[in-house]
This record gives sequence, C-alpha cells and structure tokens, in this order.
Amino acid sequence: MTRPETRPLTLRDVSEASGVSEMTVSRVLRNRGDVSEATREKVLLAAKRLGYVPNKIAGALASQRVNLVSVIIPSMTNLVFPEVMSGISKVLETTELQPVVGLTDYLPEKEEKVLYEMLSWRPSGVIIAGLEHNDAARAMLRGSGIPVVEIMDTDGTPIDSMVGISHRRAGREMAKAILAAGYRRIGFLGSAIGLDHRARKRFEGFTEGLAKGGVEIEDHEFYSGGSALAKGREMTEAMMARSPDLDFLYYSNDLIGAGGLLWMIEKGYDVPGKVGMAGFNGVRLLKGLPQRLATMDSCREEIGMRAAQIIADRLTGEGEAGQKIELTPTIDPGDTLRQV
Amino acid sequence: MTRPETRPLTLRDVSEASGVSEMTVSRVLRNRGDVSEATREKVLLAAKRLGYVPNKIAGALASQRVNLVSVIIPSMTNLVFPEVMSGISKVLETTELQPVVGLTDYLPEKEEKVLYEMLSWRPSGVIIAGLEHNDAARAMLRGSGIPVVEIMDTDGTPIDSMVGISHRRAGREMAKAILAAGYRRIGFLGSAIGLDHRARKRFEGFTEGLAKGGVEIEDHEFYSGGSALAKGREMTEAMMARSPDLDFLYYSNDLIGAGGLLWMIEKGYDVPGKVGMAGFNGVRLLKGLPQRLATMDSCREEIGMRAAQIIADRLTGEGEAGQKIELTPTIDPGDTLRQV
DNA sequence: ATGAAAGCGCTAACAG
DNA sequence: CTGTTAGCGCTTTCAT
Repeated sequence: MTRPETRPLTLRDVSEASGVSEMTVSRVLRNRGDVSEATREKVLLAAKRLGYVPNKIAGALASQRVNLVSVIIPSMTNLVFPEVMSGISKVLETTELQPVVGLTDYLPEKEEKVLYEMLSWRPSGVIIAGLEHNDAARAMLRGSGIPVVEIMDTDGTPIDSMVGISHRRAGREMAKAILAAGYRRIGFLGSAIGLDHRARKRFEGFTEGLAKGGVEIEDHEFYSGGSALAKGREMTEAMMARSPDLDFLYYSNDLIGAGGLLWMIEKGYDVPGKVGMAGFNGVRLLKGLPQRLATMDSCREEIGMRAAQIIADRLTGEGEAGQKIELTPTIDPGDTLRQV
Repeated sequence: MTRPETRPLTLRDVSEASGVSEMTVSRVLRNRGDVSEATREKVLLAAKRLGYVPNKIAGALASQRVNLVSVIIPSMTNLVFPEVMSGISKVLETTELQPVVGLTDYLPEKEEKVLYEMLSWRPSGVIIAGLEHNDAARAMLRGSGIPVVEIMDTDGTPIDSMVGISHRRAGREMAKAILAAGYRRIGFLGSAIGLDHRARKRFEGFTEGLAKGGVEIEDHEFYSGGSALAKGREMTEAMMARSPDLDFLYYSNDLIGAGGLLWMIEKGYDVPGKVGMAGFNGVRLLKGLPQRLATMDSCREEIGMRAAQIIADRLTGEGEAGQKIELTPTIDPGDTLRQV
C-alpha cells in the first residue's frame, strides 16, 4: 500500500511480491497458456495489492501488436461524427480493439500531421473520413501496411476499403424528389463548401439532378461559422427577401434547415404548401421541432459500424482488403416536402 | 519507393540508406543536439524517400516519456464535452502534448476500465470529468504518479487538481434569480439524474435556493433517453396539463428547455410574462430559436483550457499540484426570464 | 506448468 | 559533431 518512490510498478515488482517468475506473472495477467490455479491466485492477489498497471508500451514493443484503431475525422462538434464514433465503438467493444480519435478541422495539412502522429503509434487499422487527402497522407496510408477504411463518401477511389454513401447521388435523389413533388423555383443554402468535399458533391449532384428536369437553381447562399440555427434563420430571411417567388429551399444540413424552418413558421409561410424545405443528415436531435424537416438519412452509425467491422475482420484474417460498401440513404419527407 | 516486404521501416533502414549512424538519424529526426547541416539533409532526404514513420512505442519505452494526455469523459453526443475538448485541444496544440479521449457513458465500471487502459499507456497526464469515481479508479489515479485534473465540478475533494464550477451553487443562483423575478410556482424538468452527479447537484442546489426563499418545487418530471428536444416538448405538455398554475419551468439542460419553449410558444403561452423558463449550459447551438432561452453558462471551453494548462505547466515544472479552480458561471436571462 | 534468455526499436549517457 | 553501449518493460521462443 505504501509506495514512497514514484517509479511505476513493473512486472518484476509483482514477480517479487508473489514469488513467481516474471514470465508466469505475464501469463496470468494476459490469460495465456496454462497456469495452475494456485499460482494464478497468488499473482492476481499481488498485482491487485500493489495496484499494478501493465505497461502497454513495453508490451506492444515486445509483441509487435497494438490494439488501437485510429479514427481520423474533421470535427467533434458537427453532430455527424459523434454518431459515426458511436457506431465504431459499438463494434470495437466486441473486440480487443480500442478507437483513438484524431481531429483535422477539415484542414489537409492538419490531417497529414495527425495521421503521422497516429501512425507512429503503429495502430492496427485506420478509419479516416473522406477520400480526399494530400499526397503525403496518401503515401503514408498506402505505406502503413495496415487496413485503411475511408468513410462517409463513395464518390472516388479508396486507398484500400471504403464505406459511405454517394453524396452526389444523394443530391441528385433529393432534386428528383423535389421536382416530383412539383416544386420548380429552388433555392440552395449551404455551408461554405471550400474544404467540405461531401457538401460540394451533394451540391453538384443536386444541380445535376435539377438540370435533368430542366430546372436551374434560382438563388443560393453560403455561410461559414456561427450558430447553424441562427445562420439558417438569417440566410432564409435574406433569401426570401431577395427571391420571394422561391417555392423550395434546400439546405446543406439539417441544422441550418431547422433555423430556416423556424423562421418560415414564424412568418406564417405555408410549408410545405407554398414553399417546401429539406435538409440533409437525418439528425435525431431535431425531432421535437414544430414541423419535421424533410431530410435524408446519411447512415452515420451504420457507416461507423461497417468500417469498424472491416478492420476487425481483417485482423482476424477473415476479411478482404479493398472492400467498397455504398449504403443507400433514404429520403424522409417529414412535414416539409409535399407528398404527391 | 518500392517496398515489397511488409515490415515497417526502422531507424536502421534510414541509417543504412543515408550512411549515418542510427543515433545521428535519431537526433536529426527529433531536432536534438547539434548535427551538421550536411548530414541533417542527407538523413531527412533518406527518411522522406523511404517514407519512414518513427515508432513512438519504441521511443516512448526508451525515453520513458509519452506525450499523451488522457481525457476521460462520459460522452461525445452531449454537446457539452465537445466544447471542453475544444478548449483542451486549443491549449495542447501549443505544446508537444496530444489528447487521447476515452468514453465512459456515465458508467463507473466503464470509467474504471477505460482509465486502466489509458494508464497502461503511461500518459503524461489525466483530465477526467467529475469528482465521483469508484475506489479502484481513485486508487489508480492516485497511484499513477502523473498530474490528474478533475473537471466540470468543484463540489467535492479532488485527487489532485480540479477545474470547474459549483453545480450546487449554479442551482442556488438560478433559484435566487427566479425568485427575484417574482416567480413562485416552480416546476423542475430534468434528465433522470441517477449517474449524472452534476445534474443532481444542480437540482439539490436549486431546491435549497428555493427553500431559502420559502418556496418549494411544485412539480417535477424526469426523463431518460430519446431526443432531448422532443422530450422537453412532451414533458412540458405533461407538466402543464397536470399543474396548469405553474409560473416557472426550470430545465436541467438547454436542449429539453428549448423543446419546452417551442411547445409553449406554439400553445400561445405568454413567456416570460405568465410563465418563465430557464435551462442550463449556455449552448450556442440554440441561438436562432424564436426566443432565447434563459440559461447559465457552464464555462465549458474555459474549463478545458485551464485543465490542459495545468497539465502542461506541471510537465514543464512550472506548475503546482493540487490546484483548485472554481469558475463562476453567469446567468443569461435571454428572453424567458422576466427582468425586474 | 514454469523458467531463462534474447530482443522488440528506440534513446540516454557516455566517449571520442 | 558523431558514434558506441546499454538498457526501457515486456513477450517470444525454447528449455525444463
């Protein structure tokens, strides 16, 4: 109980305290190999009494195995990624693996740096958001020799495996649904899509889908920073002032859409009769608004689960490299997309 | 560029490729000690060409130093913790340290497990949410010999340092403000506070504060699970049906408060004239609601920053152990707390 | 069922 | 400025 020195305990301490060789102590602590019940108990008792915590650094170096999976995502405040994480955790919890998160803030150089840090810990696998990475990052991933799963997006070529949805298709499908519902004068409101490739692809797919129906976007507005709900409100106000004839507002995410919806309700617009509205993501958080915003589920938790499963399977040897899984998001018309 | 074998590269590979000793390669890669510009460039070139990524496991074992800070929090989907994280990152980015997150889901046993895993990587410090931990967890933290900062809460005794607010006091202050504004018939709506000690302390402080004014809570309702916004709506409806005479609704967090507020607005209640409302946390996300919910800033980002700073300072030797920092949350009356 | 020896890839501490 | 020698704390491998 008393341990005046500050040196962390080692296997040797447990070995001496229990009178059992280091090797056998190690076996007991890892449940490996045959150890008699008697010595096992002696060891466990000693370890617990001392408060021994094994040193994974030494263990990993010796065994050349690290039960860590690097998860590299842009942000935690986005609502989207915590749900992906929860899918990943759900699956990894059934294994020996542990997720370790690195954040990129949507910046390629930061991604490169974080990836380098992560790989220097020799993780057993990498789950990384997006298909766009700079050359250095791609080289590292390819050279790492470990399973890599790129997630969220399937519009592109993965380094190894990928799990996601086609954002281009998601945009197209939403355009199709909007046109089918009879809307024609359409405004787009989105985040400034400089570095958010998936938002950009959705936007491209959307205009493409409209074009097929002979329709062009009538107005658009982009924002960056600030509270999404408030921004949605402001942008909607600005756009409806500028283009009062719009009959549909498509938002690049549910939060700004919700802000817009609240404003429209306040102003007494007939939604979805006169003006339809839709967002993107299927954010559960927003259930509870006066009207349910039409949206499209982005399959976040499932993406996390499938990605984690790919890594887990690869490590047990059951899995194949180069898997490409495209999930199919479904449109939820909510109360803001008129039904035909 | 070609590397048929799958064995990761080592310092030795770089050493051989550059014709410089391993030790000097190591010096170059870590910017330690004096190395001539000529050899430095030779080494850097070789390392880059091979795509060498150092093995931190070996480095950590040899140097007995790990630039990792464990951050142990209940959840990432809570809105509160991502902001704490962002404060932590902001400070650690100015240092060599890297945060590593572990999630407990508010479960003490899981906290113990996660902590054990974390400590087994011998991090340089621990930042952990809350002051309540089971015996094993406390023993590990105390025995770890590294700086420990418990965050969020200051109502209790820390193992080492703590940074947070007094939730008991926060509840009391809100009670005082509500009474001062003239409200008397008060309902409380909160999350089921089984394992959320901070919510519990706020509740206790709140009833205590009311008691000082001779007032007792008239009705209360607790929820668990589901979408907070929707729950707030449902709970508010239920409570107002049951206790139509209430003139104030205090919510244990902003999200359920927002749901309640939306419902009240829809039903045409005069807020804050007839009924006042308040939440807790100062969630920025919610700016953009029709009315701004009264709330109390929980200083999340600052807590993260201060905690990270304590760890960083301890490691450079400038800092002291046992720091106790209590921040003072301020009430934001928004539009739902009548001003006197 | 248990132990002894060797070494994982790197860095600290010395030499030169 | 550069190199050599010993480990870091554990696990692998091979004996017993």
